[in-house]
Amino acid sequence: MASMNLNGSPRKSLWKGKAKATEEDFEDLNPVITYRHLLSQNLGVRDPLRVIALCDSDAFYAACEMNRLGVDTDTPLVVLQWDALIAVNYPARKFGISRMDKKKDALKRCPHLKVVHVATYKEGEAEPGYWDDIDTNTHKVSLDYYRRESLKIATLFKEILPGCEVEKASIDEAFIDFTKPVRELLLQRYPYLAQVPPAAPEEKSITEENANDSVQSPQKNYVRKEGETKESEPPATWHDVALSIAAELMGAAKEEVRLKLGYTTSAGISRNKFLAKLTASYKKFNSQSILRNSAIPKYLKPMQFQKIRFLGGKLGDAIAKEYDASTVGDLLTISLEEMQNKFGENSVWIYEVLRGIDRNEVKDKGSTLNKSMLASKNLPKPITKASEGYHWIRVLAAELALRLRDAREMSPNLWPKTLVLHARKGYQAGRSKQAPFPFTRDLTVDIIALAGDKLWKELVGNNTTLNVTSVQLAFTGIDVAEAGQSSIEGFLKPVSSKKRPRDSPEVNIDSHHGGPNSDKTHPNNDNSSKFSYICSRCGMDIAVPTTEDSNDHDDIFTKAKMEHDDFHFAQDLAHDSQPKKIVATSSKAAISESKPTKKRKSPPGPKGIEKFFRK
DNA sequence: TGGGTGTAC
DNA sequence: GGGTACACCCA
Repeated sequence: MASMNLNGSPRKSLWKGKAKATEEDFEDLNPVITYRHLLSQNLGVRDPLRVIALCDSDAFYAACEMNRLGVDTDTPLVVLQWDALIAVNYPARKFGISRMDKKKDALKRCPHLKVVHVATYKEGEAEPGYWDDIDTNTHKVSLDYYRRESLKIATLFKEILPGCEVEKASIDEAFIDFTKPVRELLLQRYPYLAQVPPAAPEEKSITEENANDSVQSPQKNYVRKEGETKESEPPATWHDVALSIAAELMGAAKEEVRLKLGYTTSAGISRNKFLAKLTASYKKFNSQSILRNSAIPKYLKPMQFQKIRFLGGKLGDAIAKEYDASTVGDLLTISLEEMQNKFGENSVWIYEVLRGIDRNEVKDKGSTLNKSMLASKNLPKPITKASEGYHWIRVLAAELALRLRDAREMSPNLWPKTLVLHARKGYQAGRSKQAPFPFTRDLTVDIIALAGDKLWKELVGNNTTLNVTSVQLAFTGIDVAEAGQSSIEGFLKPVSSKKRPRDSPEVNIDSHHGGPNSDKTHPNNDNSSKFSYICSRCGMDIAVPTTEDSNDHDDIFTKAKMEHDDFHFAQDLAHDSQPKKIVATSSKAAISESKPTKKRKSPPGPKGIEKFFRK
């Protein structure tokens, strides 16, 4: 198709003035691989041998419940949230059950269907659990179990696949960049590739004849399903060999996950993220598909472009409408300039994606875990009394306390920098209020709920007819507080006691009584020799008995000091109506001067989609 | 920083 | 459709 121009260079108009890169940018689908490419380590997103996978857990929530309950793999099972199915496993799908069904209809189709309701927090219980009397008026769902299982899978991938970047993309998906280990294996298996022919310049290309001669069995199809073959395919390229090696590694990792953790997965392997994702959906359930470069144009052209990641929403709709188009092929005649008139900054990304190009990186977000933590509840019947609002804030606060505590087992110094409360009244769009959240080691429900209550007052005030239909409480800006970040190094010293009081009453969502200071035990009730300090705010003598181990003693002392400080913090929250002032007068004030973070990161998707719509 | 939007699973 | 998570935008 002349109009496709997949290997042409529209980039001349795109990047005018950037003559240098001209040669490389649009040779993507059929790159000439040179010794320089093969032997250099850091070609990044321009690497012609780049290989990316997307691995997706099959019917993840359902699989989690099957594992938890230890049922047979062929048991039809669905996961319920209130009255709706949120996951349907593959055995159940055989009965024609879909996510859109209601519990009733599902049972009609399959009377012996196993129906599991997601875990919920229940009034009076400290932890989420599986109960018989599910009531949306009093319970709140908990997805914690799934989050934990999800983390196990991602962790296992990282273990099994050294040298790969692993990006957890959602609760049930991860992108994996195989480029580095694949290159190593390639050189290992075809050692002659590592030797640049003496007479040859680095830029000499490795011919495809070489590839054909040396590769045992590269892919036989454009998109290969297991066991499927097709005749008359184009010759294998070195990129095909790379895909094939990645497929081996991915297959081994998938099997490991299945055996060790009991989850089947479906993977897609291709040259970039969006294609890997698309390819993974080609065939589901314990399968793996590969998309070769040579197959991309034919694969993409008939594709509904709204299936492409980030084109599934309003932007995709707007494009469909603007050009009266539905497939990728329909859009290939639109010039970049034309698109830019309508869609501005997004256009380059869109234009490239339509041609099989996506330069977004697979980045390991593993170190920073989640940057936010949200607990939310839609109210089945709108609440009308402030007291009900406080009740739900307390429930949400309890969940956040629990979850942050869990997260701190991995990184003890995790610090949520702000607390945000959202509330929606009736039909209106939700409103939110937020406030800085000081560093507190002793993160109790009381402290969070108190801060939440303040936000609630700002948000809904003492409106008598409040009619609130949804409440959300969130920590945002979660990060590790580094020692150099503040003058509170003392707070960041490792706390000696590692035990996690999960069943402590403080996380019980019903513990309404007991103010912020009611559970504070001041550790100066011993009369042996003491380390002590006088609190500058209240003059209290904080002291702990010395122990044999001076290090240990130091820790205990530090902890006692922190707890005392937390006490003041809670008091401030309770009595002061000016949050700014609290922070300023609190002994933790120093920590709010966060160091300037100048992280300029490239967005995973089209940049500034929203901007376009705002306009 | 505070408040809001869009997208996706 | 509910419960999350995240990046980005504007003031």
